[in-house]
Amino acid sequence: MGESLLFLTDEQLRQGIEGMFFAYRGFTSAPDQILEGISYGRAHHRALHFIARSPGMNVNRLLTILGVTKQSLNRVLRTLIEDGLVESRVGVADKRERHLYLTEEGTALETRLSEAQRAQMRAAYRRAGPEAVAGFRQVLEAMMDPELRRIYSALREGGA
Amino acid sequence: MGESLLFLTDEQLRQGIEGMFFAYRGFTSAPDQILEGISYGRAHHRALHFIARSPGMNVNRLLTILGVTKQSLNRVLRTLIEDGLVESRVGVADKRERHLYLTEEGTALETRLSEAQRAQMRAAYRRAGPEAVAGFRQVLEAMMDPELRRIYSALREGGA
DNA sequence: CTTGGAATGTCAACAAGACTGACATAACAT
DNA sequence: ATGTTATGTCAGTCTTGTTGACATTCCAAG
Repeated sequence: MGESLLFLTDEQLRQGIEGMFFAYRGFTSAPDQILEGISYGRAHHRALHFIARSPGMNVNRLLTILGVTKQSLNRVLRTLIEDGLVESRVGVADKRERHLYLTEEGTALETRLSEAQRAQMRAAYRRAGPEAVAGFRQVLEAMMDPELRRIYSALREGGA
Repeated sequence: MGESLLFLTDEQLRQGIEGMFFAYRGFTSAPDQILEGISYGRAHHRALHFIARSPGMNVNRLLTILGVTKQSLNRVLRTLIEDGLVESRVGVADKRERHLYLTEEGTALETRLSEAQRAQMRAAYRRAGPEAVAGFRQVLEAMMDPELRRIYSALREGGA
């Protein structure tokens, strides 16, 4: 326990901060390269990811997950729907709600992006080894603020 | 070894991806709150951080670290210099180069931002425990692409 | 000494992606 | 019938990134 106080020097924390900064660039680079060619950006990728993860999700839930305004999401979603990557179906129980699904084409792009990003993640995980990965995941979860941690856990359970 | 193949299911990788996404939001939220009041953004924070880390660094090196164009950095740097947070000194050996230093005021803001972010990091590290942190750092380093990893290591050595 | 190239700064224009505010519509709930 | 919720949309703004063009300064090689 004395150790857990000792080892948290400012220098160690600073390295963690810089580590997050540099690693996040590596984390996004593979899908970014794919997105460069087509006329979509990271925002589109994020929307596709979470729609793929929880098909039939309504707009409000996606807004909460992404943490952006509805105007911001709507711009992205509109282009994806217009381009036939996402389908928006009126809710059955509540007709005000729109439920979001990937079309075949949307699934194809999401798979491409996802595979590139997973390949990058897989390589990092392999290099670091299973024990490091377990620790990595623990710290990531500890870094989230409570609401996002709940969303994260819900995705894990519901998205299987 | 069989284990290190087995445990990397797509679902595990997906959780790692979502973990990075959600954790990065937690990672930036504390300094973002401070920045809200004043007229600076994350780009200013990043510049201040790395100038504080390696005082006297020239512009080109900072460009490489941040991975943006000189025009983009210059806009940020100009406001910081105008506002008296950063000082730009002409190089001694090579007078084309500008070496960057924080002023007293710049140091004050950087310290404020840095302390907020370190507090957040410290809390996460404490929750996860020392072993998890070691693994976390290993995975982060494995996620960087080689050039950034070199920069990251150079900072660790030079910035003590 | 002249010339080429490197390091830096600056102007202009633009794009993505976030924001706020205001307003419209449809549908649920009371 | 009325208020609230879920969604969409229009208009305008901000930050942060981009490209392209050009000027200045200065080192270094001929």
